[in-house]
Amino acid sequence: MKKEKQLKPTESELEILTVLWENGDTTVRTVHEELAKTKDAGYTTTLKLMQIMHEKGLVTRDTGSKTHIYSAAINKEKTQTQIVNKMIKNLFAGSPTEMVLQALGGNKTTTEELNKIEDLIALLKQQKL
Amino acid sequence: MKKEKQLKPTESELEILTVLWENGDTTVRTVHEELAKTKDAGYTTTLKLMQIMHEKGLVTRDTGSKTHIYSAAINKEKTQTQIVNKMIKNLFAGSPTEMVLQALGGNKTTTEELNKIEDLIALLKQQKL
DNA sequence: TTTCAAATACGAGAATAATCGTATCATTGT
DNA sequence: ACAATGATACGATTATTCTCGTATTTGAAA
Repeated sequence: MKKEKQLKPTESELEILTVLWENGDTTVRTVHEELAKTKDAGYTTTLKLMQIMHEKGLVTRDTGSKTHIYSAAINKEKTQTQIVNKMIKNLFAGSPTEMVLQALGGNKTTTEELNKIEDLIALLKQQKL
Repeated sequence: MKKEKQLKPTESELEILTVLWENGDTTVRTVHEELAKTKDAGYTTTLKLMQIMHEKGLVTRDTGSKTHIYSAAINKEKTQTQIVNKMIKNLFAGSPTEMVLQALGGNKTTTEELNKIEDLIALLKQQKL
């Protein structure tokens, strides 16, 4: 059995990972411009962060050509689960339901999305029988 | 109109606030012992954190007697919403649904709780008509 | 009032994150 | 070959969070 210690990305690292997960493997420049939409920091700051992430093993990169291509090295779903669970524990006293209610109540969600959630709930109920 | 800048508690501060929200106003000692169940840090560390939180305005305290009584000074729901929204933005690319699916999928939830969520969804749908 | 245990105050260091300036290197076009 | 452009490397600084040791204060019991 391999013991893979789960790395815990910081806030900023999470933003970068999310860009990589959503947009696919790409350059520092692209990531930076994506982040720049909602945040403001210099290009070299993003670069440095991504270099540190590389050292930590959070991303891999292809240095074949001058402009390096970065890829997320940790699993999206695993990471999401880990962080969500921690938040449920820390902030919602262990109740997933509380968090879900909070998330749905505080956001505008389309009917379509609500349907998706209902489907999941139905499935979960099914499994309980 | 008053401009109340929303304070952003750190990880540790959140744990303390959660204890105060759940257990009600109480002493440093109690908070510390609560935290000690899942975490390990010295008593003075907890004390110092709570003092800092007091400076920041995250908690208030009654210093009437020797042993001070602390109270959360920020609203539980507001804080939860703020943090959840940020996480949705940072980690789920803005999709609340994705987070909900993750939270429900990765946790064992009772039928009763699932019903509560369904009720909320029904209500939200209702409001859209 | 003296003593003692438990609480607070506070300084200061360790650890971690984030920021950016500057140097260097690669590629392309002249 | 050389300059210009844009990319990476990297040191160093600042900011923030977390931690804890020690001094002081408080209140109650002897």
